[in-house]
Amino acid sequence: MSDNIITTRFAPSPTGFMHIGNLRTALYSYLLSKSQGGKFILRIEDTDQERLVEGAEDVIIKTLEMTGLDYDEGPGIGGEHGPYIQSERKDIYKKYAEELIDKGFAYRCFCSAERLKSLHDDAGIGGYDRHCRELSREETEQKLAQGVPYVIRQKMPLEGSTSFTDEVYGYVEVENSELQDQILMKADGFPTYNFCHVVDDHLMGVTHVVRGNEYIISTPKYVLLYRAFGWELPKYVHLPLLMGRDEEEKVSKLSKRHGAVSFQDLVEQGYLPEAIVNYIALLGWCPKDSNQEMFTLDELKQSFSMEGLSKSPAVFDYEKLRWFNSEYIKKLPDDEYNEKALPILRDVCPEYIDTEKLAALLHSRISAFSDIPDSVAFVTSRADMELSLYANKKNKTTPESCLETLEDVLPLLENTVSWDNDTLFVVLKEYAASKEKKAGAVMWAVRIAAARQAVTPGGATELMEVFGREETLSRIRQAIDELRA
RNA sequence: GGCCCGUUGGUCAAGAGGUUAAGACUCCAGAUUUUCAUUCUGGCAACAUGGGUUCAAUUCCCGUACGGGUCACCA
Repeated sequence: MSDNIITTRFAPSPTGFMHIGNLRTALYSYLLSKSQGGKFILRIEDTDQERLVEGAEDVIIKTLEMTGLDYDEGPGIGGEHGPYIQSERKDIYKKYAEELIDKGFAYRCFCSAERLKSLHDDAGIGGYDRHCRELSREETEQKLAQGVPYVIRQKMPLEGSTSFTDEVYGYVEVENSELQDQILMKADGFPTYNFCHVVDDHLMGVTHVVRGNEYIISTPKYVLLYRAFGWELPKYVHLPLLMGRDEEEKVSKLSKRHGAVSFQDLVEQGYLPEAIVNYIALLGWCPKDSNQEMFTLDELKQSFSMEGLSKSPAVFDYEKLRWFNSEYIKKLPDDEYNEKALPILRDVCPEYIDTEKLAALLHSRISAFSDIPDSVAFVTSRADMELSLYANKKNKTTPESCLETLEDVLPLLENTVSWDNDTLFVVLKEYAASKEKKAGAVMWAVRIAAARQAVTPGGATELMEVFGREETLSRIRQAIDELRA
């Protein structure tokens, strides 16, 4: 741990889902070390016994797998600084907490939860009144003997100030009088985040602490802890928060009311992990000397540097994510694309539909796989439609002209044996030529008759091919009936 | 409320003491396309505010406003 290699960590608490802001923190943490050949550690912060969630650790590991953020040390794969799950490190924290007490930087507090609560309620005192800070040795021994439950608190300096220099935000200074005698060890024997992350980061040789901006104001407390132990301070890299916008246009820390905010939600909605990673990489970071926006993980590793980190919060924009996703979908090889698109199509389409051809039409037309059902809804049902749809000014069509076209075209189609796009296209094109009509006018009539909506994923003959012969003819006949009425 | 952080178009975001203040998404218009989408071209749109410092400030400093964060036996 004394080597000069950059070491970062991702230390999520197992909540059961991977918040997208958390994932971005993991990404930056990963990139910071990997851009310089460093080490990346995964540590599970599960010291809150009341909020344990079954299987939560798997979600974290799975997400890192899917996004390609592989770690060098962590649960499952081990490493020289294990264990990597904090609940398995209780003894370590206890030992260091005792050390702090011995050195006079911490003390036992026997105050009951009730007393603390009343302190809080009885206006004025914002926090703990340091009641147990100066308990005599005898008093302490006595309480211990009586088995009074206690916590261990950090003894903050009463005067002066504590500062540090953040890699992103620069010099930050906080008055010590602002600092609470925060709890280091809880009554249940578990440490608090405020304590164990410091111990672990030191023990695990973390050189750069990458985390959200919400920790910046409590960092001086951690600085004091490092000093109390006589440990070397890591570099701090605080990240601007990820924000969301609610219906009232109010911006705040991205949370569930802003929509899908977990990685798995996004994946379920048809977003590709690569697209998600690419997008969030750019929320708070920008490459130097380049306008590049499309990045693979490897490219991010090449380009990443702390200088590109931004200080101001970024609003998560689903619209832009969609754009990234559509780009990634377009780039997807056909087999990978089909693997995702086909099951969805088979699920919603009647069996006479050529789902493979339909999938091909959709490839450049969807922004997320979850778009598919809506975009092919016209295939599964024949919606009510306005006859005015047949009117199109560019092609100079009207319901009347379309009726004429359809009546002419129907027998031609009935006589068409080979039902594929090219043949159908020739048939319609030749018909148009023979009647001296614009090809577009003919196509418009047929397409509207078949699809019953203005915007469709594909041209007239492409859709006819997808529908197949019977369904197409049936739809055209229906259209003629409607137009005659 | 105290403390901390931030403020370039609607969003992401580059930028520098002197620039026509990039680029991307969105939106609009046009071209191509048998429709749509793709693709291409073009367009709309920004330095929160007041005071300094300076020959010159959107860029540096201070204040104000606004926004966010934080004040747990949660992380």
